[in-house]
Amino acid sequence: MPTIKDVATMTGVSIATVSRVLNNQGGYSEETREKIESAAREINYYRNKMAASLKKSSARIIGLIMPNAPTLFYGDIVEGIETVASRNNYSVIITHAGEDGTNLMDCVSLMAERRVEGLIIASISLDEAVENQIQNLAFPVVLVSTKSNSGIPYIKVDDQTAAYDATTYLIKHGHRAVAIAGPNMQDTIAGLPRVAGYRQAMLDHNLPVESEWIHSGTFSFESGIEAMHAFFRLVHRPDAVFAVSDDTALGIMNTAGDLGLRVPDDIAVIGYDNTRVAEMANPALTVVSQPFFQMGAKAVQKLTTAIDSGQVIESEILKHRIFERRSV
Amino acid sequence: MPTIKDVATMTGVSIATVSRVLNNQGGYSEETREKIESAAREINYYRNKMAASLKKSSARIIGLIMPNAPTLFYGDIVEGIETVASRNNYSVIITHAGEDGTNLMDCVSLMAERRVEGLIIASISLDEAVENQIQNLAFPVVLVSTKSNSGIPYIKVDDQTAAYDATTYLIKHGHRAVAIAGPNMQDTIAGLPRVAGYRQAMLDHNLPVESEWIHSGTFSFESGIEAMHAFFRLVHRPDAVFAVSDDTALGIMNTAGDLGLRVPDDIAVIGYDNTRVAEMANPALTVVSQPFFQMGAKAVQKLTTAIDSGQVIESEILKHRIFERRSV
DNA sequence: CTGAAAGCGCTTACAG
DNA sequence: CTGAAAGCGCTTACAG
Repeated sequence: MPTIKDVATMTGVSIATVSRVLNNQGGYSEETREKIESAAREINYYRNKMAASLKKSSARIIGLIMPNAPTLFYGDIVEGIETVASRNNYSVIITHAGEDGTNLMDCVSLMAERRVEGLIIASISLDEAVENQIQNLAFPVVLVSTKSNSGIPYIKVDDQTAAYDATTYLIKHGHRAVAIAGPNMQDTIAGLPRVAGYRQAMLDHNLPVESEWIHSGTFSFESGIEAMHAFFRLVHRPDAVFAVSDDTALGIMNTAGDLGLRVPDDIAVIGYDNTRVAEMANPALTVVSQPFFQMGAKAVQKLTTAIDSGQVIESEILKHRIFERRSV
Repeated sequence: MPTIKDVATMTGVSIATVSRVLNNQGGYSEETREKIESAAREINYYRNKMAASLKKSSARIIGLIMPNAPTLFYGDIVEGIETVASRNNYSVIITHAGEDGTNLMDCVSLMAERRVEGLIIASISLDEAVENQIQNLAFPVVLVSTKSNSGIPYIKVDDQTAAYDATTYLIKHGHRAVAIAGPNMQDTIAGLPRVAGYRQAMLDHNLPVESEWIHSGTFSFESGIEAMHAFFRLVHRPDAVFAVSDDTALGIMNTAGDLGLRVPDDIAVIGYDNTRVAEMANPALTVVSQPFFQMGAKAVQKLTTAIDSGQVIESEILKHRIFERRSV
């Protein structure tokens, strides 16, 4: 590939001058500028940002580590991140940490070796070793749609309150036998808090919770199917379900239909996430929404501010919101 | 950040030796190795890959340019790419080219400046200027889920044949009044060929096509809704619809339901893509599938082969496949 | 307005 | 087994 030296030789100036015009630094004649620019174009010269980065000790790269689990909101997070990043002249380098973040330490190391100036880890829960590794990094890190107790800043929705609001919404619409479907009880970030929010809402409205109404799972479509079958068999059948994800909600709705139940007349359903399937469901799914795009965007904003100022990043709870559609 | 020099000073050896042990090159005493590794660990040293890349003129980075339109298969393509890339010790740097690739030239330039060793452009149609730019690049480029007539290699499904097969599938299941919904007639890559495939299938089975049966759109959910309403008003109403995307198919199905039509009894629907909504639809959606993950994976394989061998990349048509579910 | 030179952090022949 | 030195392609004081 042509280098700055090639265009310098072609035009008979020094590489310093070439560098200056390529970077619009001013302090050269119009004539020189034109000569250099046309030479660069002629030989198809692209400047080497790696070399510049090395010299400037600033690569303007942000790292993004995603989980392998293919989720429907994957694209939204990435787009939020990339949009704000590129607006600030950062590139984003993306990697996957394996099924349950098994590969996370290696990913973080790779990012450090690539000299990212900031790092985003999305939807992966950290173990102590990684937390430790992260604490010792020389660049800012922010978690998105996950959290940690070790002081690493995060951006997420308040799962417990969101679950509380979702459950309350069902109660306010006249439902008393409200069930919850799909939470992974091993998951202390997205699983347990949503169950706690659900319980609290029931408690605050003096509604009893039957243990069969809490049907755990893996946030999946299949979890919804299983849960609905289980609910259907119950003597005291729930008349509303808070599904811990849109996928789970779809599983509930489809199975309810197969079982001859109408949504929302026989059983109301509220989902969680507000992925694109929510509006495409039939009936359209009422949900608690997580602002995925915004989470990504905000993460980059915080990162760039931290990079520029050297200040520490504050965690932030983003507002969830209920989108009313037709499933309740 | 600590540099190789720091660990050299700490251990009293030269940076050459440090470099050797860090790269497992052999040719040093066990004792030296241990000294160096523990020193590196102690000061939290990560080697600077940018510097190494500059020296070696090889960054081991693959560029990925995606469209801004948020699609449900976004994640699958990215995962396919990232999986194979990281397996080969490549990192991937991702960027978005704006709504209809408006920003594409800048993206390509950026990738060149970042010194990617290979570039993937997904689902964006190229204009002549970009095609030209790409021809002059010093690294291999491959298109995914899109194509170009200028000789740039691509990986995609044969849209026309896939559409032909989808339509034929409906015909074989006893339908004669088959409509098509959602194609963008300006789109010569995914729009027109699917209409052509549809027409050919009808022709080959001696079935007339009424002009109202071809309802164009934008591949969207809304396009499906509109199309179904239009079909419903027809005197000669279609009894089956080939929807040019899963989203469109969902729009058809939901609207059919709202209109009192049963799927598949009153109207059969086949989708296109096989995104995750297909299995979550009710009834589950029969589709022609595009292997998105595989497209991404294959793109990287071709790229790495080309990088290593210097050989030119051959285009490849990937096999589509019909997934039978319950909507036909 | 322009150039010579140092240096960013590495790798790698070459020499011993 | 180890080190001195050149060089990857830039940027940027410094000097004129």
